[in-house]
Amino acid sequence: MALGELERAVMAQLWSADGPLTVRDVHDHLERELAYTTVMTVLGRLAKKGLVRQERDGKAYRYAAASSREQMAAELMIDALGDVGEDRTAALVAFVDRVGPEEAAALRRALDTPAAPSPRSPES
Amino acid sequence: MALGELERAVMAQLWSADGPLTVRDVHDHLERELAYTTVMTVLGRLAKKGLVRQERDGKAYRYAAASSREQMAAELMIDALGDVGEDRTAALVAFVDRVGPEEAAALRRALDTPAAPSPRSPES
DNA sequence: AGTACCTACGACTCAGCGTAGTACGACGGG
DNA sequence: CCCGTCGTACTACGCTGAGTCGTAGGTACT
Repeated sequence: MALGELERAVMAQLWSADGPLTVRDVHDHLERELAYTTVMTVLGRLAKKGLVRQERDGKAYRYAAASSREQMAAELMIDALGDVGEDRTAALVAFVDRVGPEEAAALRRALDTPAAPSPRSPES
Repeated sequence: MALGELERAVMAQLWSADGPLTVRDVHDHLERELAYTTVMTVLGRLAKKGLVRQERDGKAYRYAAASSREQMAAELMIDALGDVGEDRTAALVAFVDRVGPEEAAALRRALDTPAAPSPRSPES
């Protein structure tokens, strides 16, 4: 599920916002000067892809990112890892090999954290 | 750098092969029945993207993946991680949270490996 | 009524991928 | 010496997705 440039920009807006945004909010906060309807179309497409949720607010809609930036990044990483069928180990080795010391430390901490109470695991 | 379906299939062929393959090799080993020139076009495009190297072998070319499947997967993971500007930590936490126990163990091992002598760091 | 704002929907352009045809050079068997 | 075989180079066409809007038609406030 690859995003385009504008789609990423819009997602960035939604992520950096406090709450759900209207089309106008996003439109006004964007750097580029775009037609109002352009932003609407993009938000609609993102909604169709399930990346943003839209909730009514009077006559208008408000849009919010379906998951956090970090969750989405993690998802992408999982996908990339899944691409290599066998031997994920080698891929992970290559990964930590390229990651900086900061990230390595963060990884260690994350691994040591005993099953972080993920808000996304109501199964079980 | 997103790959299409056929491009992925061709890369899979190259990765699972022992050495460099000719267009005919790839064409014959592919499941789908495609025109010879189709495979050639795809290999050409992959070469243009730098994903495969082509080396002369008499009148014909032989194609080999530029980097291993694992390296490429690691690259994609790095990219995904880079997408989240700040707070990579949270992304990494979410990542290890979604990764299976096998992969977690592999990650631990990889982190404990004392700076694997990467063949890709002739700088310095 | 008129204005302002919103959504729904269609349309157009451009790039990338899947797919292949055609043109053309090298080579080996009659 | 000519022809079919094999390989490359180049071109092309349809499809899909993303970027970009325009227009039509509601609703609400003045």
